[in-house]
Amino acid sequence: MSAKVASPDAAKLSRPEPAIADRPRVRDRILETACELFYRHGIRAVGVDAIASEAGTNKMSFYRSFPSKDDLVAEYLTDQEGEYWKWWDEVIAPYAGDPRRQAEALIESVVDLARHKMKEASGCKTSRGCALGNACVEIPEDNQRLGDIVHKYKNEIRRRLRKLAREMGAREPEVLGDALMLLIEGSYYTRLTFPGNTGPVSAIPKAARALMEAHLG
Amino acid sequence: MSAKVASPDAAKLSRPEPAIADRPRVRDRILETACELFYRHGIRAVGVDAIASEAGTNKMSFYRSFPSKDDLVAEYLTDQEGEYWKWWDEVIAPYAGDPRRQAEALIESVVDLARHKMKEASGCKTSRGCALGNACVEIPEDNQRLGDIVHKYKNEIRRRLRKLAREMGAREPEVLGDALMLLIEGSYYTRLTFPGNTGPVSAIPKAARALMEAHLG
DNA sequence: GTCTAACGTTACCGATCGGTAACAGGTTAC
DNA sequence: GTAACCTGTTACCGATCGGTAACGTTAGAC
Repeated sequence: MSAKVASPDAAKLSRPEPAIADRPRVRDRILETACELFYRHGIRAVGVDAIASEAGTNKMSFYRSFPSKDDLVAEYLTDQEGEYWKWWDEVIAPYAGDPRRQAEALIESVVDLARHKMKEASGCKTSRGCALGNACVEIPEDNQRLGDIVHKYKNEIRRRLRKLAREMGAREPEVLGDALMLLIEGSYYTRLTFPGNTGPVSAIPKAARALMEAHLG
Repeated sequence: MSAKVASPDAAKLSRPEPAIADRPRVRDRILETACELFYRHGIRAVGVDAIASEAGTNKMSFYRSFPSKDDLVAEYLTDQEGEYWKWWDEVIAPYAGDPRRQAEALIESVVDLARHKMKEASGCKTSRGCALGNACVEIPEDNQRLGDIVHKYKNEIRRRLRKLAREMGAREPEVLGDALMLLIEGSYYTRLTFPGNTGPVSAIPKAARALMEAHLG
């Protein structure tokens, strides 16, 4: 997103390393508020100055924790990806061994999240869909570092959905998996335009069920 | 996207108005290159200076044609919307009276456009999906003017697809229309991440067919 | 010929962008 | 104590952002 800067080699050998449990709080506060602001307003719309002051610190302390804004963005993306897989695994877990119910649970949770449930602490009113996908709109095409993060992430979603389709015995697992992915991604995308569940999101459960039955018959 | 500026009331009463056929070319050039740059790199990533010089003119001439960047963005969005409906109607036309084939034609054209066919003149290598949808990521939430353009547009897509579903005699037209919309929007969204047709886009035709058959029986 | 509208050019404005230098206070480990 | 580290603060850098003032040139309309 900007000019490269030589990283100041923060991990000097003289690092004491014992105080690793209760790490400094500034860096965490910055990352947390950055996640909120980036998600809600977009990456390019939020400057490092705004992030720092919103986190209760200043720009200088910001650059002591992050070599550049791009590094913060990279951490934002991987952070959001981690949250996503955590959500995924938690939704999947209760139906281990039943891939079809797992897929249904995922889709039901998607519409639930669209309706109202947002992150616990943050006062985020409306969901804005996929953080990684939205970031892809703003990431310049020559920034392979950030682009690869999103690409790997979306590829993993695709892989998991195809695997789920294969496990439930679909006739064409790749097609069914990709179709489910399109429904989910479409729901993320349209959430930018239609607040809450006023959009086509609510059609997902029936659509997904119809697709599964067609592929299982 | 920026501070509001009083419009200089360009349409003075003394406008001669005869030379309306061969309108000035500067404004058109600016709008055309703006469409390309906005679509390819995002709205926030492209400054008016870059647009003007890429269009073979300069910033001052730009502000003689557009009161502000926001006005240019608004025109960009409505322009892209117009292109979309033009494409839509052209794809629909050959199958008038056969709503199901119309829907199939739309979906086939969607994957065709993802594969290779891009705009005629512009050397745009890869499609980046929906211009209006992508813009929604970058539009600040308090900008009702731009937000409404996208909202109306997406609402019209939804209305047309639901209408198509109703015309083909679907049991639940709203559900089928919304499901088709999710597939299409999902294909637009994932096109940001997967170049060409390497993504789940190619699963659309089979998925759409399965959904239609399920809703028609 | 002259008037006018469209366009190019240069220079500038305040604001903000990402990023840095230098200094001061406070905590903690040893 | 003291040394190392974390943090806050102020001021600054060059670049770019959206937007404007003022002046010149060109070409067509009458």
